[in-house]
Amino acid sequence: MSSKAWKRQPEKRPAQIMEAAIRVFSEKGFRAATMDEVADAAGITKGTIYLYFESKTELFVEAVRAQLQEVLDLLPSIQYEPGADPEKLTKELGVKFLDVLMSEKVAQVIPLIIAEFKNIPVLKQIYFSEILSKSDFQVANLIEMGKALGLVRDVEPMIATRLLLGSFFLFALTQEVLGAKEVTPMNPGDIAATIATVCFRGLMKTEALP
Amino acid sequence: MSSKAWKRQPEKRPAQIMEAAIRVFSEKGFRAATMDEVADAAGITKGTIYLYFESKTELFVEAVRAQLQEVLDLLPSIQYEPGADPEKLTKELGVKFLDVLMSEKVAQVIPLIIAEFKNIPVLKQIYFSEILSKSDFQVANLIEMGKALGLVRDVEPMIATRLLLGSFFLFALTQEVLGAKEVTPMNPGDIAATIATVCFRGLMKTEALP
Amino acid sequence: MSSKAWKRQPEKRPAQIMEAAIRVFSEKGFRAATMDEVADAAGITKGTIYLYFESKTELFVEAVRAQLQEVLDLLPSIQYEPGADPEKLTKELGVKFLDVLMSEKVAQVIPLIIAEFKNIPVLKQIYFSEILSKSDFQVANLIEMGKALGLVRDVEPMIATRLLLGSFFLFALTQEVLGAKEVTPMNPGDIAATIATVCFRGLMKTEALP
Amino acid sequence: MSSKAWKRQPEKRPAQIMEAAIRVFSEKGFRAATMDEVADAAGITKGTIYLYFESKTELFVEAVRAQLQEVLDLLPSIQYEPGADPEKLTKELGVKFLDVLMSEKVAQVIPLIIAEFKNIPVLKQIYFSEILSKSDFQVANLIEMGKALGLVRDVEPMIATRLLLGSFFLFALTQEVLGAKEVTPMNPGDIAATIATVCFRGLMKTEALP
DNA sequence: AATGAATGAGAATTCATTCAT
DNA sequence: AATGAATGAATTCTCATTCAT
Repeated sequence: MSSKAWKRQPEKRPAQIMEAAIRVFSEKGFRAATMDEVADAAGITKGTIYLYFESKTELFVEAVRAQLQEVLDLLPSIQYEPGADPEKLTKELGVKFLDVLMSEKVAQVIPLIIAEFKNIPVLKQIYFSEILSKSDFQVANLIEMGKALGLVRDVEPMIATRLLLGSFFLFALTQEVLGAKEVTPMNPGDIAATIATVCFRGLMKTEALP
Repeated sequence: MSSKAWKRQPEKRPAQIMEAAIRVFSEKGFRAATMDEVADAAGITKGTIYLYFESKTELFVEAVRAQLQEVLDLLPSIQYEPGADPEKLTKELGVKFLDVLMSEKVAQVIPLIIAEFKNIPVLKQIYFSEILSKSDFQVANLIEMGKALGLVRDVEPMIATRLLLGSFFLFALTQEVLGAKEVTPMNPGDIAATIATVCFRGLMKTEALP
Repeated sequence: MSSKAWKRQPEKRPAQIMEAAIRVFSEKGFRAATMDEVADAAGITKGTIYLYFESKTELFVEAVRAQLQEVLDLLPSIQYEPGADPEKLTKELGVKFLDVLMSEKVAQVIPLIIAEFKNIPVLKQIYFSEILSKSDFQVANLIEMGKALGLVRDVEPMIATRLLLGSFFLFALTQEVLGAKEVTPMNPGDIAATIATVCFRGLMKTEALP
Repeated sequence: MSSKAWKRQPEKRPAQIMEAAIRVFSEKGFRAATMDEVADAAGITKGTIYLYFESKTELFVEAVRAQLQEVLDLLPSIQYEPGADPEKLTKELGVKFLDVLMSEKVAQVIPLIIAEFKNIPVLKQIYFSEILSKSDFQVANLIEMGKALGLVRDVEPMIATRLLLGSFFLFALTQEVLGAKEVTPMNPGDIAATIATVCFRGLMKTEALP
């Protein structure tokens, strides 16, 4: 993939095309969108796209990968400074998470990935390597530790992790992608607070909390 | 060859076609799947499909609607018998929920809906009327009541509801649709237990529990 | 053709079907019309048509032939009773001709014949045998005679005939088929009178008339 | 094979395609002709046609319109130079008219127009605006004037006009389109002469002529 | 005789991809 | 590097015809 990096350097064309691609693909869906539409959106012509991307599918994968990377880069790193109030920390972290996850960039890319998951195998790799492993395992470790210290209830760490992290994703999907926000509008701050309260209190042993 | 081997089956045809359609659509995606493939899968010819469905899109919508209905019909109704242990009840209910949600039928239909959500407006209606309104509002009421009785923490009922119900959906999506079960296999019983524990303890006030 | 006469006797189905066919074909055109539409118009089902007609084309030809025959049967025979005023006779005959030619039956069948003339060779035979030879040659003879008697100007008989007879057809085509009557409405009586005047005076030597 | 033998010819393509279209449509009929056949006839591929025409129907209409325009441009303008012998003038004009009307271009386009008259509404507009109004009304005016001057018999001007102009069309239709020329061959010069004689003498008052 | 379910060969149209300019 | 004309394979939908009932 990065073997073509030089090819794409000459200008900022690739980025320009990938942005347009995400916009168009997300609007129409990968299959329904045409290369002409992408070219139009990028302000160039169809042929030019093929100077930078081998095929529609490659363009799709690269565009998704780039967009995803942008999002992941924005996510706050999970760190605990000793001495801080863990519940307060959790809430603050939650808000930051949600801010990123409930953005348009995420709403654009999620359905694209889900839709083409079976047809474009690379997406699976991306999901596994970029999303699953970069977050789930870290958090699972934390919970494991908490359990060992007697602070956390007896739960399956991976499951609790998925529940915790996935909750943010869940609201991004329902509210933004599926448009539930039109029927049941929700304040991101409230969402974060609720997730934090429920998951935090749900995970921590009662005695361990003030 | 088998050109004259057909039988008249006007009664069964629509169901037969819709089943094949879901299978093929879910395998290839709505756009990528061809009517020929659907016909093959149904053991009939292309033309026959058009005797029962006006267009590929109509077939898609009807097939999705039917499949969704089947799933919804399987979901256990949420009832509490007075006197029962609420935590135990929650767990049992959770297992039943997960059994249905982590089934192939759901894994098939979810990506289809998400993928075509923007292109086929009816899907939005289906989501709103069949899914959102049939579950979320009921549970939100319960939580509201619990809050009024001082049993439930101070959370936003709609958000807590989404978190509670959506959690099941979340695992269905990640494990079954996105295939995370290959990397992080999870036992449905454990998932249900974890959700129940975390959400139950996370929602209920500590003093209210034994 | 009449070899199938027995087949069609059992009922009046063939006539019923042919009438419907002309209606539908004339409305939509031969190619654009479907057998389903014809069947609907006839109040029966598609399959039944094939009990009486081998194919769509055969139905078309037979229906056209029948309709044409009906029209031709209505045309007045051209006869002169000795002693009658020839100009008056011409006008009377002209009106009768026009009444038939400017009817719906003719307006229906003309475009059908013209449209499919090249694709369905039998139509050429029908035109030659049913239309050309049954009228043109008779009238041409008359004119030839008139010329020999010194009553008629020096014109080519076949051409004059075509001009005379064709004039009626011309108005049928332009007014009824092409819809010119909406822009330039014309009274059939006036048309007949004009044709009669012009052609009569144009053909007859001046000295021969009062 | 010749897959890579194409040349860019954006300027000539539309005309090239329309010519091929008229040829194929006229040979097979609009509905029966396929876009593949048109493409073949034009020496290009199907897809290319759609770069220049939105649909088969649009191609048809434009091709007919162009062909019709070509024909109309060839028709001599009707002018009388004072002092000229009107009967001689009429005949000369008639020959020129017939030369154009009895050409292949006309024979090709007439059945197409008539056949699709009901299905393609634009054809009606073309007929009314390009044919009816561009000729009939002018000539009708002349006749009206002649009547006022006492030179022309008492006829309905619009009808006489249609008769006069339509006669040429009539022969074009019967001889060329319907192929009557195979049975009753006619010399265009004779046709023109006959029409001229009959219509001229038939319209003009006897006393007004030498 | 009549039905209408089923067939399957097409046809119009679209669009990713190529390549001469 | 960029263009956009040209390609042609693929796809949806149609409909004349057949034939089990």
